[in-house]
Amino acid sequence: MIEATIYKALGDPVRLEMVRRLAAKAPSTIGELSGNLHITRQGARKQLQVLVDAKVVRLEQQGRQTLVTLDRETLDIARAFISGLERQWDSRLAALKAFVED
Amino acid sequence: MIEATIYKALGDPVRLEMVRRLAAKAPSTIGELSGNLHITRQGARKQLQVLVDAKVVRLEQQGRQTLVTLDRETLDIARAFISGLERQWDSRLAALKAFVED
DNA sequence: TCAATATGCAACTCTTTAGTTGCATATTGA
DNA sequence: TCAATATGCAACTAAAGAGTTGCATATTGA
Repeated sequence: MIEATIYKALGDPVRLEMVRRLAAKAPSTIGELSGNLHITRQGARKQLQVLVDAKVVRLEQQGRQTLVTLDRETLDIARAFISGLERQWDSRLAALKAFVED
Repeated sequence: MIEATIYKALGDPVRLEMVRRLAAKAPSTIGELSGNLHITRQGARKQLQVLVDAKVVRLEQQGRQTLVTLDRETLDIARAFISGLERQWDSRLAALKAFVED
């Protein structure tokens, strides 16, 4: 279940904040993403790597800095999985309702 | 960021499997959810509690067994957050495209 | 009424994760 | 060309997490 890896990556306040920043401004540099998180640069870098490993974000070297962008496809997978659960859930509820009303 | 807690709860194969089972058949008993996961009943129970704490599922005592159901509202929060990220992302891309084409 | 069923709680081990410090290196603008 | 900038890597500590074993307890159907 690849989705578990994605949710795990999103399941941390620091990493989720990075993702929010990227949705608002991408590409950002690693430096930009690492600031104002109340942890050290190296701590932030490790968190960023979790997002990279889960393919939530991608890195691109550019001279002495590294640009970070969101991976839209991965977000889609995460959203689609939940949507699927909800669809199943809703159709089961509808079936139950029909049964009761019968 | 309440969403981090939800994603964290979903970010584990065992717990995600429980959620899948519940989407397909709810309510289920704790016993049903705990079987065939290659871990002990008590191990499964601890994982289930993580879902309860994140309000992904709800428990309801019924005689000697406990029924488990999905919390549809929590799933909505999780899906809506990702949808929001994607909307932001898309509108930024559109703005960039318009700028370049200008 | 009693054995089987469905569950709970606590203590423990092992692994993973978060965050730190310290040091190294490539790039760039003055 | 050299100091400032932007980054990387490794070793370490402390905390959190996953899973186990062992034992207890309430419920229920025969």
